[in-house]
Amino acid sequence: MARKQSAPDCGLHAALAVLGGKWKPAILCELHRGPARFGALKRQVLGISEKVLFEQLRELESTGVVLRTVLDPAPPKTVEYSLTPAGAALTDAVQTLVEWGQHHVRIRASAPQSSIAS
Amino acid sequence: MARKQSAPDCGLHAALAVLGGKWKPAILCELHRGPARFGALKRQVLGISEKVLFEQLRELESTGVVLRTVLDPAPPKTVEYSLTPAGAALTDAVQTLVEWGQHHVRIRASAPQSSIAS
DNA sequence: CCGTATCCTCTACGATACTG
DNA sequence: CAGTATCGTAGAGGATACGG
Repeated sequence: MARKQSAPDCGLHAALAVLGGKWKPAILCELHRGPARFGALKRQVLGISEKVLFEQLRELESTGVVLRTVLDPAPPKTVEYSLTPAGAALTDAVQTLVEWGQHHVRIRASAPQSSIAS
Repeated sequence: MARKQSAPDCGLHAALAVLGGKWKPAILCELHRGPARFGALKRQVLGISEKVLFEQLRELESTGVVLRTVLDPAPPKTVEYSLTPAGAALTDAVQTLVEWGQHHVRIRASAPQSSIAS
């Protein structure tokens, strides 16, 4: 995604360009708990493929929310990914949305106002 | 979007399922300014096609953030779309993200830390 | 004016295998 | 372990035309 939008409504556009996509939320969520290596992320995020994990990581890196650090350049090199201050601020800003989501789910679960699911 | 995710990290999943997609943010942004008719939205959101606008509107309606009201059932019928209380709460919750986005953009504009856009 | 149907494109995402 | 390359797929989104 991160396609070009006709009218950049606001900063929302920028924010969604960063945490948009199928896996970025999960990745950010993991990194929010602390730094992690590539393999660790791959294991924690589950269903994700190496290729996609990498792409997402590079995008997150290029948007300045994730930091890539090479711990050991030796053949079986180890690299660590962590949140930048901006990334931390983002995951923090997202909390409001998280709460809305949780609340929203509960409301709809108890009071179905229209035909939603079968 | 609204695809199935391996691990519903949190309420974020729910929130993104609602404002995910290419146009929903823009649509929600417009409705945030007040109720609008189909044609009005079509005009304001610009690049969007009727089909997509409709799909998005229906999804927003089914997730309970947008309300559809038929004002005049007569042949050239008029319909109005507006935010439900939940929708208003959402656009409000999103403000934090908007601010982050705006701030983030300014930071990166003044201090490019890596190669981002061309 | 509002809504629906059809068809087509584009790209994010997926599976896998290989190199340093 | 980390990163790259290749090939394939599904589905969101786009253009357009018709119907109530």
